[in-house]
Amino acid sequence: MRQDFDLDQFLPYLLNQAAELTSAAFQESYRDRGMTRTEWRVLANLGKQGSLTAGQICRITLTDKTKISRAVQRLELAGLLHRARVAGDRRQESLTLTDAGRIACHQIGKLAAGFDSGLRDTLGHAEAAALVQVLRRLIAKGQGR
Amino acid sequence: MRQDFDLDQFLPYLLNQAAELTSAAFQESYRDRGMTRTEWRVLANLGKQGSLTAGQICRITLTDKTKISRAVQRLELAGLLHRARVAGDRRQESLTLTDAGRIACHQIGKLAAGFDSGLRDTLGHAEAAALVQVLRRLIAKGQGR
DNA sequence: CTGTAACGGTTGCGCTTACAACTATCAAGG
DNA sequence: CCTTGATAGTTGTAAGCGCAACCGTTACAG
Repeated sequence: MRQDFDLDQFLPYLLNQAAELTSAAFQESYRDRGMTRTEWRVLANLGKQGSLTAGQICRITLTDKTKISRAVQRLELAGLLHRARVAGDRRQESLTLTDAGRIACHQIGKLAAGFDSGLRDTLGHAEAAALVQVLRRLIAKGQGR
Repeated sequence: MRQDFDLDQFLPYLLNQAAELTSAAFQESYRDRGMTRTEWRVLANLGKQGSLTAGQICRITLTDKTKISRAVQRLELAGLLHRARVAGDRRQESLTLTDAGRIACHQIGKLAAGFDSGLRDTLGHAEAAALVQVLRRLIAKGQGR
């Protein structure tokens, strides 16, 4: 049956498969901690930035605020981060990793670095760098919604 | 705080964002039909191949079989596909689109073609083609699990 | 001030999902 | 035949998710 478009060339479809496969493979690195992908992303962003509000994490990760809200709840319950009211605006709260959170972030971060360099090896370093550029442009383009 | 790896360079993370953004944007094209992404993928693959078993769709789309099973149930209920027992093996069932299914697939396929060519325009055609190649290699590499 | 709109974050609810256990069927060896 | 093990697909259940509605707070126009 002829089609107007070829599914095997459809970018959202290919992106999804690549993302799903790589994320699922890397998830092996933290699933034994009972951690969700969203929780890992929150952890990683806090590890990188030091401290952020929930809203900032939403904007950075392009994730719905309820998803972040619940991930933060679980991380707090697990003792990996703590909240502090922001002076001057009682609506926001500043999120920071606890010592345990920093340790977890560091450990998973090392695994991530290894995983990523494995991917780059299979792709070739130049192509991996090009891929990063293209993905960034795609993301920047899609931001405006 | 220093990190062993840079989240902004982490491929699974970038792939996820790009995939999420593009898929979410395209989902506008079929969400008013009450269709999920998985259902659309089943529909598109059947539209392309004519007829497939559930297991084949699992392998092609790299999706869990329970997810496919339920998507097929919903599509059948919506009258977009029908099942037929395969002669010679009573375990399998062959899935085929109904007329309504083919029409839906055709309509969404046209939207998909438009959406995809929009993406390729913003990326540049050469880079889009290169992206497809890299994603294919990433997917092929990840298959073996 | 006061009303109104916007913002940050949480909660309720129905639906989807993942994971494991299950049924039914087939294939191969003894 | 009969057993053992693989395969195709479904189902039970607990958990995560998206969406809309919500509360408390802030900004600002009149």
